[in-house]
Amino acid sequence: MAQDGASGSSEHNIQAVHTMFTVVDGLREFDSVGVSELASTLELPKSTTFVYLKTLEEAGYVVNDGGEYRLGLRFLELGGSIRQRLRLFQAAKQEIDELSSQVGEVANLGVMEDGQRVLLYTSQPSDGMFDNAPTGEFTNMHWTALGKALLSQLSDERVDAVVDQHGLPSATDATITERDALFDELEAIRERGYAIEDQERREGVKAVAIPVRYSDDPDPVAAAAISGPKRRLGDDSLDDGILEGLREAVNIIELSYKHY
Amino acid sequence: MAQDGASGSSEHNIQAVHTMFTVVDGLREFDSVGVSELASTLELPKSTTFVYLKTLEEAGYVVNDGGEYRLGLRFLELGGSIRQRLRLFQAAKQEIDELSSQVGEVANLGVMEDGQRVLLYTSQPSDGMFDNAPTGEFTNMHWTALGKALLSQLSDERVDAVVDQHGLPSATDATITERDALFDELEAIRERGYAIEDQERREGVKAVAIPVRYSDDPDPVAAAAISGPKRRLGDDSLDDGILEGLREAVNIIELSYKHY
DNA sequence: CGGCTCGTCCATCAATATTGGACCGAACGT
DNA sequence: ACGTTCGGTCCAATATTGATGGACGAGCCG
Repeated sequence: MAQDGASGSSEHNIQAVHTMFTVVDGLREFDSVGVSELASTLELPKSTTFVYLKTLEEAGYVVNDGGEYRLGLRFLELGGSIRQRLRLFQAAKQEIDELSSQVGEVANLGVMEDGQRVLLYTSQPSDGMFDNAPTGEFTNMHWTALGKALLSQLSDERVDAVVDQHGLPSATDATITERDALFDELEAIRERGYAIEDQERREGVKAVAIPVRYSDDPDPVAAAAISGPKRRLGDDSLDDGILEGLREAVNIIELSYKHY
Repeated sequence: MAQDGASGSSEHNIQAVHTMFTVVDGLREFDSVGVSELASTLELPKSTTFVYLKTLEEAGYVVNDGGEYRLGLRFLELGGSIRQRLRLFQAAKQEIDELSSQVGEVANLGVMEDGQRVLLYTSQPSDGMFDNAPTGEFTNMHWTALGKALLSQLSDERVDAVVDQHGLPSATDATITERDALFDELEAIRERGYAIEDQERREGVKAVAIPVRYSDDPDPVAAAAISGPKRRLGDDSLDDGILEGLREAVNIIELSYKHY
């Protein structure tokens, strides 16, 4: 019955797995590290670190280049294959690409997971890049257009749960940091039909997003967005086809999802 | 002294980590599974499976949707951030995109890891898609243009090691399955300056690839490729700019890598 | 309403993760 | 050239903890 969230989670846990992720997270900070340095930054015994590194190496997820260790591309494969299985991705990828080249700005497809916005796919116009967020990026919902478009599809209780879980930290002066203001904003988005992010996450960056309704259940939520420098995304540019292009793309995505 | 490969690897291993990967690999086969079904396909006790699932869930890498479990997007994030840190990727991404839209075919960037070809980035022209290999895909070197371009940069001993490790299985009638034939082919590639894959992996699919030399060491090897249906990649089309475009793109990548 | 299945939980016990310290080769400073 | 240090690798001993059979309760089907 999807009794959500805050239950006990009574330590049914395998320590070694958590330790492994500690090591992996440690490796993420480096291009490549030696055992000793990694061990000291993680505050783990050298022997322990070493054993995990070797285990990960044998599993194929860590590569040893002459004494130094680094995360291997097997994780890229894993992530890629997970995404590949998502019907939403299959239905949307092409459309996002076209949208991006059509409007000449970055186009993104996002979903919610664990109360955060995840960048499922991002497409940059072939001319100038500008944002360059990595695939799979997790970030808070309330300061991105994608995230707000996602939230606008949720019940008030679910929004509350998200806010409880992650809070409303601020990134810029424009970030929404009050729960009430967020609810007002979401209401406005529902009426307006699209979400706007105006320098709420980063100075000079604007974005617009529209929910993608691809399922009858309210469970999986998705949204598509266009983002770019504020100066190129003024109110007039929005009317000049950007919003229209986005709307159209979302329509196509929803359709191709249905009979994919 | 990088005493390569076949050493003992004396079981410095954490079982639980391997078990975890078993569970993860099991999850990859499903969109979403229940504990019992997963346990039985993995031939693991239900309780054991359950504990791992819960652990993975707490770590954020597995998501529980109403009793069923599935791999989360956190792996996508991990893979994405690993790729993002690679200077080669930063230098090449944009160029691969442009190449793809310029020639109207799929453009790929590949590297070698663990004796296999890994798809670091793939870009499809915004019109028709055709191949759709997932990011991060691993496959054998000898039956792809990228792989052969990669191999052509290696010493004979290294090539031997790769063949020893993975063999030369065949995918189609055209696959190179003899070591001698492979060495001849690599020599031809070195002279010609580019590699050709002519239905050696899949019927009807052709590709051309050029090595990307971005480092003075011979350690990291990379290559870029164009691939598409055989009928669109005939000898004449190759001369008609495809090869030239590829060469140019590789040049630019090599340059932008240097002073990135 | 009764029987089955499934997810979750728990207590037991042997297996194994953990860790300090030894070892060894390379790098480095003098 | 030599001694010293540092980093990677290995090993043995112990307590921790991973593994697992079985119990429990809720939902579903007949």
